[in-house]
Amino acid sequence: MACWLFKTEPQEFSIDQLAASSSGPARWDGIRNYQARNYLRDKVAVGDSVLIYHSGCKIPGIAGSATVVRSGYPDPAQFDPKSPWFDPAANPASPRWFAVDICFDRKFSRLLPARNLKRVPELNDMVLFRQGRLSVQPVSEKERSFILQLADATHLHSDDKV
DNA sequence: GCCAACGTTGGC
DNA sequence: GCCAACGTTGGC
Repeated sequence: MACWLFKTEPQEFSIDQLAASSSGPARWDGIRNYQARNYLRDKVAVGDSVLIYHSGCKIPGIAGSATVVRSGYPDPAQFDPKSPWFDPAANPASPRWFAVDICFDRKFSRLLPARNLKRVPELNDMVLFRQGRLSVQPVSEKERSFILQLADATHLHSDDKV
């Protein structure tokens, strides 16, 4: 099982909105970056876990997790002229953009702010900090378990507040 | 194929 | 709102 980090602007789609749709899966669509597209199309698999990252907001950070329930399929929005993600060059015969479906897993009891995570040596190599502007990115197993540990840590030392 | 101009992402 | 980093576009 692989792990991924998906970025979203919470004012557009937040962990709370994902939680509210827990009765059914949510489509992760509108990804218009080729590197991210390649992950969605070729790598993201059913059962993979996803860390939900809030970006472009007051406190950017990891807000919770989800599970992939449907692997890559053509993003319908690329063919919809009314959609903000419409791509006039997209061709149904060879779709350009892909989506996956995810199901809400949990919202962390506290947000894990990126600026704190950045200082954690174990997380220095995260793609999140190595490469900007990538909205779908792989997370190593070590990074994943470390992050979940942080999310569940109940007693933190004052000099250790991540 | 190069590269300048431009657009977008995303932290601050 | 600023700006750095990076991706995309388009002329040549």
